[in-house]
Amino acid sequence: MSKKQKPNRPKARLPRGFVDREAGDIRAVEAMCAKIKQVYELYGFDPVETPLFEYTDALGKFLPDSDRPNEGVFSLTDDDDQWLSLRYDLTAPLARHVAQNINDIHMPYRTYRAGYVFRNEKPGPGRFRQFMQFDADTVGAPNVTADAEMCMMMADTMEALGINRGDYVVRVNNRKVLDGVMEAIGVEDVGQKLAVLRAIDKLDKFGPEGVALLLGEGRKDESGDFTKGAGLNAEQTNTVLDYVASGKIEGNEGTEELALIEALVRGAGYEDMQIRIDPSVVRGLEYYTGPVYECELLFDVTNEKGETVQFGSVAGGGRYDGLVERFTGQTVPATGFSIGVSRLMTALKNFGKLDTQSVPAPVVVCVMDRDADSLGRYQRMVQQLRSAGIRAELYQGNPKQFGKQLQYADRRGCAVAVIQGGDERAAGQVQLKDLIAGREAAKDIADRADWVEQRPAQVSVPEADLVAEVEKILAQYEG
RNA sequence: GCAGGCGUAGCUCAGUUGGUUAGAGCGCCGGAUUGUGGAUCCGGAGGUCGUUGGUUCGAACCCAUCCGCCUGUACCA
Repeated sequence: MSKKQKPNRPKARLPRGFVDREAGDIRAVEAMCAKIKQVYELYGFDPVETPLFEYTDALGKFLPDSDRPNEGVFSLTDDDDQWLSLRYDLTAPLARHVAQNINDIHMPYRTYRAGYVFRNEKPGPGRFRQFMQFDADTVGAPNVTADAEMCMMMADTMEALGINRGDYVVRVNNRKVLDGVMEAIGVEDVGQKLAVLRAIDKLDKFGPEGVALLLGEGRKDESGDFTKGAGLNAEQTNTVLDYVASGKIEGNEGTEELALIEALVRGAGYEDMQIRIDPSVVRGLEYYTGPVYECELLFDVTNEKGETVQFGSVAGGGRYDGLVERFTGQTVPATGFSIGVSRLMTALKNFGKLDTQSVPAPVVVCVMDRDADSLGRYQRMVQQLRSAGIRAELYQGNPKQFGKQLQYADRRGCAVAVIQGGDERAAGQVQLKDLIAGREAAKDIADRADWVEQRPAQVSVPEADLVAEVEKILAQYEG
């Protein structure tokens, strides 16, 4: 067949912004989620799960129109022509769930859940169109005691994940305080308000000078592209910068709430290095109604390319008193936060706080003789090992070339290969090959004949002692 | 979205002013070796040179286009 006439096969490829996950990452995420869950359960939260799809209008903000039905979210029409969307966070579906079951749910409703969410937008390094969030919310709790509790739970979660005190900080602000700032500078236009809030949010990225530019005319980035500013005058800009520097704005409700949150967390024993008031925290712009909080990692991590990366915020949330009201018309105050699981996992992995190799590779029982009796014996050995709680498998590849079996075991990182040919069987023995020790011993062997002859790190043991002898070898490599 | 950079084998990259059949290292597969991983030696597979169109006698190379990746920025529920 000529090359030009190759059948037109589909290309094996992933949609942009999506990834496959492999064993190490999956186990690491599961371990992380187990720790997070433990904290939430301890705080008295219960799980709830909602589907990946919702009716688009239930998700709220992004209603598809005929021109751009998938702007921001992935949407499609059901066979009854109703718009469905993949959820883009876990909060809107929770609000829908609560509104739908409001007569059966006992408030305050304390709940957590983890799952994938989807965003139809430009992906970047560490930023995907499908990623995992882990949320906790208290619904039907009007007081800032609930917000303070969320902050404490965030801090506890970070420490449960092995992040040391001082390597993270929960920063708290209040949307009402920011509203007070708007009032003080006389900004009423919604668009301009948002521009000012976004500028404040950039404090840790660009510093006060950068924020000043964004509050005023605008700022030019490293590529020479220009970002238009909020258009404040010098006096307004200074008022905002003063606020950001001092955190003070003449007394309003928000300031009092923040003071109360601070008193609550200090009373519970949390230090300033764990939870702290920070005037530059902004979070979701048209969403939160009161306290807002986020958790930032403070350590530098080195990525695969050897570059230093600041991870910044890995969790965030706040009070959203209006979300359930969208459905029911009655105000149901709620507060909660979301952990970016995938992102946090990447940070922990690069920081060396994540063990991605916690599961040892299995013991491989090799196939020497291929008659039914022998295969049955090999399978029995595998079962004996499994019964003793040892991961074990029969070699399932083509057994004709014995060397391939050891190569397979070696490449998988197995510690032990079990070998029994006719000679061993006649003597009631099995050979146990310690592949890890063998690799060491092989360093001094240059000649293949010697290599084969010596059979490094291989012992013959009575077949009856198989499990005990394997355990002995494995014990050396534990931990 | 905007600005800039970059697309050659699975990976990292060479590839002359535009000139025959596009190369290397590593990796992969096979053999030396049907009862032993590694090392060594020998052999092999693998490319629409990101796409499509244009300029040219001739394009991996020049131009346009779209797609993808990277950096910055914007948006971020």
